[in-house]
Amino acid sequence: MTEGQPSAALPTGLRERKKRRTRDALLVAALELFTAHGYEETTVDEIADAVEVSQRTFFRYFPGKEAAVFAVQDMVESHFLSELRQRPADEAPFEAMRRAVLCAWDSIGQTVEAIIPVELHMRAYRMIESTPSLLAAHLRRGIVLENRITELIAGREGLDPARDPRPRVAVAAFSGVMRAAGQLWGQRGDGGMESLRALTETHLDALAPALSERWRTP
Amino acid sequence: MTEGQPSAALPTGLRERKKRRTRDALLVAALELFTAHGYEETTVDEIADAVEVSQRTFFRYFPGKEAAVFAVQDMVESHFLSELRQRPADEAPFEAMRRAVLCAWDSIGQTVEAIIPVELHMRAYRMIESTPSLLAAHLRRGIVLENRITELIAGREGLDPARDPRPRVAVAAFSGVMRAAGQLWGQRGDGGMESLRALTETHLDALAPALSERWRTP
DNA sequence: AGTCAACTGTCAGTGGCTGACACTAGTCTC
DNA sequence: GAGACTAGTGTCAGCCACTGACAGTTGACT
Repeated sequence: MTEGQPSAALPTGLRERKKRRTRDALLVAALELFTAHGYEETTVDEIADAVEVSQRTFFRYFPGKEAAVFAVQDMVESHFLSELRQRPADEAPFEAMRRAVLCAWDSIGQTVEAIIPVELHMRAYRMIESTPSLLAAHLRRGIVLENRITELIAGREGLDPARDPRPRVAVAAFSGVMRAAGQLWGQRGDGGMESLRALTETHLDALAPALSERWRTP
Repeated sequence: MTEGQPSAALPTGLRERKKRRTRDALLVAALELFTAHGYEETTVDEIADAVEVSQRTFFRYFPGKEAAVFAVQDMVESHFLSELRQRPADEAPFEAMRRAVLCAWDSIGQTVEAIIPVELHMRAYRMIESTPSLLAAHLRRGIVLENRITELIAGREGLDPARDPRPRVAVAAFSGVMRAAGQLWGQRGDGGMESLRALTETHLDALAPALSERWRTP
């Protein structure tokens, strides 16, 4: 069920350890090949060959080619969610979301590094943004996440998201802005985590003022 | 180039007319089959058979199975864009977008009906929202549209979207909220265009107040 | 009427993905 | 420690979306 995290708990037996190794190997090989030659250009056979397993085995670890790309993303997201759950109840919803992302980024580093180099993950993220089919999948995953956030926020505030549009609307706006920042970061080839963080803060800050007023003569 | 609109101008020769007929036939057959048996469950062969052409021909009219689903969406979007371009320059950006959607919906009806029954189009929209792979494609298309809107809005206001985050942010928020409304409309099985319209207005109105303030005791 | 070009069908092939079945290798029991 | 059990794997066969190449047909234009 918790298939998102590729190797969270310690392995018990030899069998488990072997499984974890193959999975991690497949994951790294896939990302390496994807980022080197392109996602569409890389075949599942090539990934399987690189790890010396059969193609069928790849599909036993990952439901599809796509899933390998988003395995790490899964970890980051669940990190964000738990961070959001821990936010003090008296914070305004938008502020809570804003702080949760930033805190999540502060604390995720090592966990990711245990499985793949962070630098590879960042290359992977840029690939997602620039590969149409992956971008599509990324966005759909975003929606699923949005829905979970909406539930969370509505719960915090004691509202029914089916009746009151505000949780949904706030989350949608938040996610939209986050995505815009991510896109921009991906387009500018430069920059590491710090620049992404700065960009995110700028964008989130710009939202409220941008909505109601006219912008002429900034 | 303007391949989005399936039969905009009048057909000149017999050849043109024939082409248009096959294309429209493929489009209707595809949507009919998709909405009846499900998108994933319908094969391209079945669509081609229904129109009595070869599978290869289908792929000559549509770059992929997906494209058939979004052919009508393409029309609606370009309608929205031209509506937005016509908005008076003194309207605030967010307001201009809001009015452009509503005006576009007022005037699109007949154009769509010329090709497929509106009712079929609405079934198709619900299918998109409830079919993961289509939702993904839908969202990616949304991004492309967002980028074009951003250009437009930035142009209106005489800003460079690469320097000033406000156009991007406002459009992202707008699109996010629009999508949330669409999703909700799709989930509630009921309702036609009017209920979608009402839902959209409610959601857009809720945005600005939802951001900065606390919501307890509404 | 005849040439040209557009449109279409057929065929063969690739790549993602799945079910079925047999085989190998940890694991657990006695 | 040997044998039974079963999770994990490889192999094979097949479906479906999609593509390139080639040949046949049918509007269009002189």
